[in-house]
Amino acid sequence: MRLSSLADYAVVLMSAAARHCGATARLNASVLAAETGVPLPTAQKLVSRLSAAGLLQSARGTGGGFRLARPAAAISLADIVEAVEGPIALTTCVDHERDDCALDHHCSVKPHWGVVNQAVRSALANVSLVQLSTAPAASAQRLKVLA
Amino acid sequence: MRLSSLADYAVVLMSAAARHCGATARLNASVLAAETGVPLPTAQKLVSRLSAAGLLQSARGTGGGFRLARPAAAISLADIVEAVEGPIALTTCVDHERDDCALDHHCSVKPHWGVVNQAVRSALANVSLVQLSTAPAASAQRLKVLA
DNA sequence: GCCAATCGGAACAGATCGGTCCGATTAGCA
DNA sequence: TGCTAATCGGACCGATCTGTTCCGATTGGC
Repeated sequence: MRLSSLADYAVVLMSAAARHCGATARLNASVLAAETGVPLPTAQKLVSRLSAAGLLQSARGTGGGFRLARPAAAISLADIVEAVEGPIALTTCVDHERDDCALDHHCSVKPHWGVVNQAVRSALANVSLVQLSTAPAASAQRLKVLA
Repeated sequence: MRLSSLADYAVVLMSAAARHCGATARLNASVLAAETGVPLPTAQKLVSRLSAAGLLQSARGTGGGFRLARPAAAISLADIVEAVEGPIALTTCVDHERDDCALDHHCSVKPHWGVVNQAVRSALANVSLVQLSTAPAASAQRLKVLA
């Protein structure tokens, strides 16, 4: 129940990229690393993975760099996490529907995981990059929770 | 964003224990392992951890075993997950408030993690053991989500 | 046509997770 | 009352995965 460090870093990097998105100039990995404090090699790996997932547009060669592929409002926490960690699935039986679960015949709790998984994913999908640059209260309101 | 296998197994074990809770007799680790399909040594490790967390009451010696420490309705998914994996914290900066985060001065996304983390935790806290033994629709209703 | 800067992927150490085993403790029984 | 047997509890070890680092491939500018 813990996000990987890479996913955490990716969110920070994307947030920094979103802040600089006003400038149409591209950002390279070095700038993002220096600004966020993420180690440069790690930042390189992350931006590569983020561009492979379609969240960033990359341009090679001198003067190249990265740019948000979509408006910040159209990029959610869930997108970033899935780009780095793969599909959000609390248990293995959620994504692969195949019954590779070593447990007995019909696991009684299996049907419930889909619901819980969806709830968790929604919690992340409802936070966009723009919210990460605004006051926390805004997202708090949207995420008012299932009490 | 994936639950550890141990946490997954723990949920299955607790669910099985809840089903047998009608019988006041105690359950030992062997019975639970045989019924759920979880490897016995792993089941032993898990029930130990669950009793240490106060979710199970253990009795040693011949004829000993385990029993739910609380009514099934008072035990949630979050309780089980936290018993096995420790506190639910998507990022390290959520539980330890100390700023051991290696990133720069003030991380702009940090204030938001608390909100998201709370939402995720609530998604798990709102599913009790009794719901895991009933139809999935019941929990689906309660978890109707933040669309 | 050459150079320099950048992205992309491949290889290595480290840590955590998962599995296994053996010792400590206690109730039942002779 | 002492022994036996069954069970819990904690310690050890291997394996997988994460996180980091490095070097080669590609591309635009001069």
